[in-house]
Amino acid sequence: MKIEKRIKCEGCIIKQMNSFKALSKEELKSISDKKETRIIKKGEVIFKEGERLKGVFCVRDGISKLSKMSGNGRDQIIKLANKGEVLGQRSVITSERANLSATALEDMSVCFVPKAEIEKCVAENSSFTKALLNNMANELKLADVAIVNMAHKTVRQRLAEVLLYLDESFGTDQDGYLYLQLSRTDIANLVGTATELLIRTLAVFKKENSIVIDGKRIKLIDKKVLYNIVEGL
Amino acid sequence: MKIEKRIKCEGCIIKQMNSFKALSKEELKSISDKKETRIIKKGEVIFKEGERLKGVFCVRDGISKLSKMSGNGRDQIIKLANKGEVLGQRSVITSERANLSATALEDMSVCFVPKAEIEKCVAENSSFTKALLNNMANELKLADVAIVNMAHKTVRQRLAEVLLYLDESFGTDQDGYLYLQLSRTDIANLVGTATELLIRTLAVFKKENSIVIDGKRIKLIDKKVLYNIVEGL
DNA sequence: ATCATAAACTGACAAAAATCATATTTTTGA
DNA sequence: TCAAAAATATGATTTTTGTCAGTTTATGAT
Repeated sequence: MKIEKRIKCEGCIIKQMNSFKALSKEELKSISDKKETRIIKKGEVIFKEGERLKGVFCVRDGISKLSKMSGNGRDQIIKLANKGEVLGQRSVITSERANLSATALEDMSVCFVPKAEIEKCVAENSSFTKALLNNMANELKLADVAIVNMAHKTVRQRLAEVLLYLDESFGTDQDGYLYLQLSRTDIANLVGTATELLIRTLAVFKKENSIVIDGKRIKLIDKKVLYNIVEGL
Repeated sequence: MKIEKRIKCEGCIIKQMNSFKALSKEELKSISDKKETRIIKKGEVIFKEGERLKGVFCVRDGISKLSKMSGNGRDQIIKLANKGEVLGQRSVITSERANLSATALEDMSVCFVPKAEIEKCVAENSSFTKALLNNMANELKLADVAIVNMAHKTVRQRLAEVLLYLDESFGTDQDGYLYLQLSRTDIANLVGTATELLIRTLAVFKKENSIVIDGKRIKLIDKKVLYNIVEGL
């Protein structure tokens, strides 16, 4: 990771998108002094499951994946994090080892904020703590939904859901193709299935004319049909 | 639900087991004035997915299940809550509708604490908020593990894990049988599979001599083997 | 005790998913 | 530009899981 040092937290727009918006000018200044801005190249690992994190990573730009190894040697992507999200919050707050690995899916620009700064803010600023709490509560809700989906939806349903999610969260390019171009393996790890089955299911969607495939690029043609697939219709 | 009114929060031992331990004597007194102690019979629903909760339920005694319906009409048990746990925290904090349903698996004694009391404590007592945050962070970690397990472990692996979890969390009776006697359907909903497959898999474990079955009563005979099954060996 | 009902179980089969082997295409970098 | 490597794709097969239909067993109310 390359290290830069330029932007000040006080004027950073990214903070509007996360718990940092609850911080005072003084707190932001203090963080700004201690933080390091880093450039992370596509494919680079930001932190690994089991590591002790020395701070959190506030994402200024670029999409990353948060994943966890299963005992069976498969990698499950738990969530995709867009700019604005803060990586490593949970582990830093609880002082536990990281539960997930974070990997850049694009070139990223992140600010590393040392653990001590976060702890100071938690200790002194209760609206920051409340913001963290709300954030965590929301993640928990999503996680519960994911458990149910994994347990009871078919790969076909989950893939339709993932495609709609990618469209919803990261949008499309000028030609209407999904902006985020994942590898087949990454999509499989997001859906929670084997790569082969994922490829076949994508091919089925293509044959059914609900999507168009052009190499890594995927375009959703008939979202209504995809929604119906999610519902099991 | 029958309503009682007796025990004072200040002297209640249950609070040692949850976030309420961070509260001051005055806060506990205030809660004590507003709370209602209720007896909930086995099988009764405490709250349903989608409801707006008017407060949280502090469990004085009895085990409950927290479950969520999948689109396919199956009920997934997300967690089992023992005494000491507080039900409905997430929904009350975020003022969202309940994400899960809570049902008594045994006769229960719970204290209902109105939302306003919780909000007051969150607003005024930052160590309470921090305790909630830690609690939520822990739940999130467990949820992430559950996602991976659902996605990549077989029913055989997950059942072994559930049995060991029931042993670990709720213990056994004098004869060494699991204390918590769930219906086959509840075990299936915990594992995330169909009842028939669950019954068959239990029968396989029995045949392999890792468990003994006597009606609803289940005894773990060879935990080592069960651990190996979890690991896929 | 008896009946009605629900829960537990079994067998046969169908569907979904994983696995293994191999072919083809795309990407990469020397 | 070309060869090697990686990613994508396909076929054949096995394993796992789900479903349906029906039987047996337990349970509770009268």
